Amino acid sequence: MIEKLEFLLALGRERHFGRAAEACGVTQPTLSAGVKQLEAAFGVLLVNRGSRFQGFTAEGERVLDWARRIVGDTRAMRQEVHALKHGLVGRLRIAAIPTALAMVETLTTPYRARHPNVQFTIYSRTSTEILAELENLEIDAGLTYLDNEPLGRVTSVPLYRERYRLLVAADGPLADRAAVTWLEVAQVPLCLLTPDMQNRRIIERLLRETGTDPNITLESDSMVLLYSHVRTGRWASVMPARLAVSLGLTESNTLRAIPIVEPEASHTIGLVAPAREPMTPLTAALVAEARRIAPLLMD
Amino acid sequence: MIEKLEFLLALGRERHFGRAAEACGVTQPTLSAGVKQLEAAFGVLLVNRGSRFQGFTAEGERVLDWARRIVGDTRAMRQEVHALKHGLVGRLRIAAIPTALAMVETLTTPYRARHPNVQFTIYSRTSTEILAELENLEIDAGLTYLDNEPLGRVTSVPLYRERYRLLVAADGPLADRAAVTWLEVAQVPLCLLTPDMQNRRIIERLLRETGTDPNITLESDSMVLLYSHVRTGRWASVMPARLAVSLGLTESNTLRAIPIVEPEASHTIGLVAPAREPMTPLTAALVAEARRIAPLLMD
DNA sequence: TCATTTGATAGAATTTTTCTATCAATATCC
DNA sequence: GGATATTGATAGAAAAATTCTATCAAATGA
Repeated sequence: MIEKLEFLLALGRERHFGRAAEACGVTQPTLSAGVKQLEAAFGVLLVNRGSRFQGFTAEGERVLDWARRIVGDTRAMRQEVHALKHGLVGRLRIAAIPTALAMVETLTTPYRARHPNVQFTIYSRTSTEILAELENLEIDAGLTYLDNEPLGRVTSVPLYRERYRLLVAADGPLADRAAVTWLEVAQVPLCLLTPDMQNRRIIERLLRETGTDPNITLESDSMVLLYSHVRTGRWASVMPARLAVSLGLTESNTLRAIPIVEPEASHTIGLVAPAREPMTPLTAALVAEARRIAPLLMD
Repeated sequence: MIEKLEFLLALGRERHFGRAAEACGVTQPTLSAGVKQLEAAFGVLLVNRGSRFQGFTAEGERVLDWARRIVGDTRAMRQEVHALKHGLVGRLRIAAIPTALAMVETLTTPYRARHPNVQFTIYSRTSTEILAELENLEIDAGLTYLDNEPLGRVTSVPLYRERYRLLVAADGPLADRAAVTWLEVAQVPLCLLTPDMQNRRIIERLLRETGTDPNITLESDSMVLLYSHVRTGRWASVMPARLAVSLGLTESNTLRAIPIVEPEASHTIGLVAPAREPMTPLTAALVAEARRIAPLLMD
């Protein structure tokens, strides 16, 4: 029964019988039969079919919702019993928005010191992807904006506030300023993340609110790419202050990281985890770690 | 998997492999094998054995806790999907303390008017039994004291306050009084519930607090027995006011129902249901009904 | 001591699950 | 428009699991 619910979960993720089957490690007929059995057990069609997957019926959506909960609880149960015997062991899957990736270390390092047998997989994701994958049990926790879009059913722990700096060449325009306004920033050609990233949308909104049309010369979904460009001192960018610091950009001789004021914009970044009580032991320990370090990061 | 968890649940209830198997509708070797499989899957012993059932291990208790949740959610899922197709159908299992049994009707009657296809099973139970059976998913809801003993993980809806009346023969002592004190009540020979009932303990505490030794001439765990005795007018009793009214005792020519004051004692009675979100549709509808009628009953 | 209770075990029968192979229907591409 | 690819259903065989009956050994208790 629980395995059938996992089939349904996979089908919801992949929206494709074949790929869902592969994800579950069974053949496609097995998965098809499993879904059929669920439908027979409930006496209701769960999936709209027509030579291919066409989404779930209303009943299917409800069952999917329950399946998430039941499968999640089952995994948590297994993990908890395992932890009772072997201590905290396993793999924690965390997704973070690109600008928060460099901050993941502040969580994982003390976590690992406490629980040396836990392994990590960290994904770079957009904020909306994080919430979707949290729902689907594809990740255990996320690091994302807490105060912008609706979060849904999650536990959240505020970690720090994202404030913005203009990164420019030490010999470039504005380089001698102690602070700059968003209006001034809007005049400079910038390297930013692509528009599917919330960080980009936040910065772009701030720039547009000055009434001007910003010049986004280069955009990418990869922080490494932005980093390598900015580091040359030949490209300018707007980055969260903390990120610039942890990338070492503020110590560069060729760069200046100038606080941007007017308006002094900031957004809260925090840890999000499924709002299930009790959580899996691995996730609970991560949330505990977050609550522990939050006072050191928040101002 | 889920069926194995049901085995474990039954074993927790019955504390006996054979009876648990019977309760699950399987043979004893099947249930034994099921539990063994769970133990193998977790790699941990769940049950302390020694020629007979000797309770659960620490890990077993944790798994039992999860099993309650997972099995409960699975049932809720089935019920919800069924309700989507056929409307609210099924059987609602409610337990009530004896003194609240007569009040069950105020819930079931409007419920049935709204959902004519729902059937009911009502059990008479002590308050502690109600909480235990709620935990074990043996009942869907209970009607019991809300403000005395700790309730545990439940949703509760206060319904009414229990106040006490002395029932005496119209030609007996105290019969002409508009109100009596507990001290006066303590002088009268009484018929009460047995001491395993919280109502008896409450009344006995109130009587003892007067400093005297009450005379409990007759006790029974059956309200019908108390009712038949009291109705003759030859026996006295202390009963919740509402109960006396709904049994018609206050309209009797041979009886007087006299408010007891000093102290004016009262205890809240309410509906309790498992604190699971979301609840099964049947239970959710019952809680909704309770919230609807509560304002009409509470003062 | 002897009968009873309790749960484990063995072996057979049955049911369920899963796989491979194939098909029909639709979508896509040239 | 017709060839090709994709998608999910279906049939039948093989494999795995579940469940039953029958029996046993240990512990209990009268």
